[in-house]
Amino acid sequence: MPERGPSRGRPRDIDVDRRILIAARDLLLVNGYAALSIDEVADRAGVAKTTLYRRWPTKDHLIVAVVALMQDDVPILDTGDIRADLTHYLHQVADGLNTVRRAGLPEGADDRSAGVVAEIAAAAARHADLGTLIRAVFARRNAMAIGLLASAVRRGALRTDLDVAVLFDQLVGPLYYRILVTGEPVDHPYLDLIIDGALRGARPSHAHPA
Amino acid sequence: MPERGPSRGRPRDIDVDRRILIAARDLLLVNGYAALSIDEVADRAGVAKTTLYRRWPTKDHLIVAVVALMQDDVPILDTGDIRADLTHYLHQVADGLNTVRRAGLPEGADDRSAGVVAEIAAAAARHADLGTLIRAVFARRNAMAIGLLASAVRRGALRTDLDVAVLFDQLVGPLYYRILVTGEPVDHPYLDLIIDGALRGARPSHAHPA
DNA sequence: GCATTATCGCTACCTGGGTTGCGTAATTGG
DNA sequence: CCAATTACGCAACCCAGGTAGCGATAATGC
Repeated sequence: MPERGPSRGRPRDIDVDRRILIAARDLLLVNGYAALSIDEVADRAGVAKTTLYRRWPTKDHLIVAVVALMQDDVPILDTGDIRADLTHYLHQVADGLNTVRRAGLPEGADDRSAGVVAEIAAAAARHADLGTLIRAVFARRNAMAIGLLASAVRRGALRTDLDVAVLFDQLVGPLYYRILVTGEPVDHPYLDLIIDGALRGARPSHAHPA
Repeated sequence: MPERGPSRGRPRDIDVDRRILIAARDLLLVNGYAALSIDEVADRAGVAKTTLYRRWPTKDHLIVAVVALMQDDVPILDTGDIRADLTHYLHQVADGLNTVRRAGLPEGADDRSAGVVAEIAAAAARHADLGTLIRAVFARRNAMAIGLLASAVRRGALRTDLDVAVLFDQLVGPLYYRILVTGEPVDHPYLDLIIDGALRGARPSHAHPA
């Protein structure tokens, strides 16, 4: 999201932003990160390359903006059944990641590729501002999930001596580990196993397992 | 590791390999991934750029080779105390990652950077062969750690109905999640919390906590 | 109306990853 | 000793990310 200064001088054409982002998204989903060229995006959007660089200082910045727009808000439901709520949440997050992950892969290609997700992580490492931005995008989502855990603790569904932030890491960490490091699939059965593992020791000792 | 064909023709100068790898390592540790240029590596090693590309087809391949050489074997000790063994293992892994992670950062820079680790993950995503290679490098190490868990299950220190692979993911996943995604520090206190969380539900129900 | 400010398109350019072609040096098999 | 084979250095080149300068256009404030 480019910052807008005071409204002096010729205003930016908002349609230009739109066309660039759409062109970039389309090319990213079809070709993946490496094969997406800035010149092609500019061509397709019908703008000059310099116009594009006036808005986003690097290719990384543009791609991150595109991916951020693709991240819909994940609605959290707090039904009171912590296992069901966590399952719903993790399934949503994983589905979103898997979509980005497969970008640029031919239909039916094997699942052992981190696709765009790894490029985003690398971009965040290359540019401090992108790291901040990306973390901000996910912060709300994460805060809501952690709130879910905290609420479960308050009503006695989880042990009171839990560090909910650590518990959260143990829920989502394996997911990113598979996508970014091992390349193994992150499907619903796997997520269920992760939830099992995280919840197993998180129940109060006097609670019944279900 | 370049494959060697039949010993026909002029043999490769092994000293050339050495000099390239050393030059690349030095420049990587000082400048980080992005600021390391192939031309500079070639200059510093005293070889032509083409000689370098005869051995590693891309910059990614060269860097991965360098980092792979930096990964010493982590000796696993199976003392029978699963918590102590896991602690020892995770501390070793995290220390190794943190070294690579800080590559290219000025001394005393904040810890919120994935440094080279994210570039390696991205390289693995870009080139299928590098993905295979990197996973092979870590496979032995991982297999030993999973063996540690399996052995603890066998002697009754951990529940018999555990999926040790999933438990392993829950131990190392948060570590990579922090390094690659959130940028938060991975220090020993954090690792201890992770081990606490993973082990809490993994004990047999009749076992004493220590 | 007019100076100011900022956008936009265009062209030319720099840089670094990666390739090609060629002349030459070093080795093996015969 | 000689042919085949491979390694090496060198120079020229292509491509894509990114920059600089300039003329034209569209808005603001006075």
